[in-house]
Amino acid sequence: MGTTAVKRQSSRWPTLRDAAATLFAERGYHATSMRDLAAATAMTPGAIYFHVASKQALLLAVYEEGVQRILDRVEAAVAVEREPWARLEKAIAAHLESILDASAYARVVIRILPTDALEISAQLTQLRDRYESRFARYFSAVPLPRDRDAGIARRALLGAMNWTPVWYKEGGKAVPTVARELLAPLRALAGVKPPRGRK
Amino acid sequence: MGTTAVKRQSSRWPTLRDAAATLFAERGYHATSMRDLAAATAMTPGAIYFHVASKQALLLAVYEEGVQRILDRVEAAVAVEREPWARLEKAIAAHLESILDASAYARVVIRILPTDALEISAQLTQLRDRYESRFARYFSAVPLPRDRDAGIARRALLGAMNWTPVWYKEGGKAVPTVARELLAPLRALAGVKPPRGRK
Amino acid sequence: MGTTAVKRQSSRWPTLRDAAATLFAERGYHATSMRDLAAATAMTPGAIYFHVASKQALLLAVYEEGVQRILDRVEAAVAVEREPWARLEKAIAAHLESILDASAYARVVIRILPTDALEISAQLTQLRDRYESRFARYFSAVPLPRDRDAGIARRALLGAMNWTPVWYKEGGKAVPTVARELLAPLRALAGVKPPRGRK
Amino acid sequence: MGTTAVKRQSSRWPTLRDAAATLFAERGYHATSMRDLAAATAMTPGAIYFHVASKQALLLAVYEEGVQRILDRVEAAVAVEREPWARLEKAIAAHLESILDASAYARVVIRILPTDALEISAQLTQLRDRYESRFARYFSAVPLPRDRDAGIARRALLGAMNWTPVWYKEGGKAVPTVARELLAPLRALAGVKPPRGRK
DNA sequence: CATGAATGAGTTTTCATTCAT
DNA sequence: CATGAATGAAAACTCATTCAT
Repeated sequence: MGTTAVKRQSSRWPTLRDAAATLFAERGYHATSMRDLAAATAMTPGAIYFHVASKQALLLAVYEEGVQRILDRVEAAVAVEREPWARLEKAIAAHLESILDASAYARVVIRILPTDALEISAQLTQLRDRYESRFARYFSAVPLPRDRDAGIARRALLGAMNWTPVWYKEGGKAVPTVARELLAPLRALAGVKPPRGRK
Repeated sequence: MGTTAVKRQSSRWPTLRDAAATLFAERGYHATSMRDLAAATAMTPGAIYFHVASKQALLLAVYEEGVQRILDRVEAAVAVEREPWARLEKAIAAHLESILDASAYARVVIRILPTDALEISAQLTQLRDRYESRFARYFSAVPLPRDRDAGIARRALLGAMNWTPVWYKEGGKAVPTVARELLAPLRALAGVKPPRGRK
Repeated sequence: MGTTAVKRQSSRWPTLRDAAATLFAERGYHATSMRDLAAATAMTPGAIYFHVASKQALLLAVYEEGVQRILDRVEAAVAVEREPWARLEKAIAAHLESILDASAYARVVIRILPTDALEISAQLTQLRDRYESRFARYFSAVPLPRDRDAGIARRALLGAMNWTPVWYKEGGKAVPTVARELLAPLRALAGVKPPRGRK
Repeated sequence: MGTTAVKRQSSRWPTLRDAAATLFAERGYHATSMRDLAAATAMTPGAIYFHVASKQALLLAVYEEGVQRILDRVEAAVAVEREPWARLEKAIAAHLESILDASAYARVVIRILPTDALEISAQLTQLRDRYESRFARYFSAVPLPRDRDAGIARRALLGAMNWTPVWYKEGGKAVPTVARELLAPLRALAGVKPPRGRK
């Protein structure tokens, strides 16, 4: 368990990927040029291509990391919970934290559409699906009235979650509170009262 | 009904604006070139500049029209309804119809972010707000429990609505049904039963 | 039959194609940059792309014209001749004149290999074949001893012809004389005496 | 036969030169990048520069080796022959074997023009001439009719030989047979019958 | 000997825009 | 109204080469 193993990882690749995540999330894929990326990382444009083969490959790497980060966070948050509603709420909160915090990776997954990079759109779609199917698992564990359309409800919740970067301001309501509020209508629909305690 | 009124408006401006709406909605702003637009309208690139001063101005025009179309549709749908829940449901359905039908104008408003065109981002934001504030009016007319955050609920609903282009397939559930499903959780939250009748 | 018809042909395209022929023939395809071409035609690099879609397309256009010019010249030269040996000699002379004169088009066809532009290599090969099959027609009309391999003889002659740009100096022997010299060994092989008269 | 002599020459220089020969012959000089070379030899681009000072120097080395290999082969083939026609035929066959076999060195000499690398073009030309003058020696030993131009005949033969890589397919006629066919017309010109025996 | 990393000038190509006709 | 032609800047990417370690 020494600290030595990681050492010789060329230090600029994480920096580059981070910068790409930030710029892609802020400006979008097409509005971010390789020059912008170079400037943001104090590299020459050519040097970028030592670390990554193309702009599309860079997007793919960011996307992969973004999905992984959401998944990791959600899984960690959900680990201790047995009760379906509480588990779903934790998953929502973890998802929101992923897409609202400073690290832009998760935001890229939401903002950049697979069609933005045609040659890798299939892979991007697959990555998106990888997360959504996990989310669907947590969602389907909560019981909804049979005369409601659970598929629509699930997508509505996802849409509500993914819209938060548009309006959420830091310093506002705490993220777990937002998660609870997003879930409250569904709880009502199922006839479940939200628990009392904060967080 | 003389011949004079209609005469000079025969130009290709509507064609151009339509094509811009379609391409901006499908590919995004930056991924659509003026040449693409020219090809789609059988014009030369130069001819476009007779009708519009710049690409940004074109986006602005599409955006304006997009917002206007949603507003018109929503207002028309809402006109006959007095009851707040029914009115909100009608508004939602009209909004969904706007962003899901073939005309791409409304979809542009949802897909293209104000930051995609920095010099007109303020105007784009203002246009978005123009619609959202109207929507907020209908939303605030329905009574929600005081311990819930109505602002979050409203944005959640908007997010759920704007996410529909991602997943909605033609030939699936009818749009008004989707609207009802989107609203059902909130109705439950307020302790209101959805009405029986179809549509 | 007026002179008017040709007029509005944008005057820069022939210039561009000529320059491409010259530079491709002199330096090769890869060693000629679009900038070189721009400089040689007093255009901006961008302007080139108004006339042609890509560097490969430009090569293809030059190749086509090159093959066409050889074919035209050869056909014209051969038109009046009935006698097979005389006809073949005329064809050789016309071919040599094509690849040795100032216009570089024909030289491009000899110098640039189809593999130099992978995406159009099939088309380039086809163009080459178009000429070679014509040449084969004139060649096969002359009777060679049955114990010799006519296929090898034909390719040897073609190789000998296409090698001339490597060594031929202007001011040396006249081109028709070179043609006669190239053909002399084959005539001898067939037991035919070359005709007396000059040219 | 001590251990010292062979020691230090174990390096990857021959591998590198071989790879350069192959790639230069197949794709051409400009179409082959130092990275291609690195990939083909499992070296890093930097490592190449330990063995060779520049791409041009590498070409020069390949060229030198190419000419040397043809010369060696031709000389060996010619050694036992006294009779001029037989000697020339052996020289042709050896030349053809050089440029048609798997080792690409000789093919580089034919394919790459001195003008492809301006700074060493004089040296490349000199190397070419070194072989051609040797060939000229064997050629001039055969007696041709005085009214024919021997210079043209020699270059025609060389052109015919150097064109073979364009059309020769393995599994076709044996190389010595091709050599005999190439020489047959000249023999006829001189009034000489080719010998009967195979090879 | 070799490599990982970088450089800087170069490549082909695209873009929004302009303008004489 | 429209077009053919062009511009100049910028795009993504490649290249031969260098160098600290």
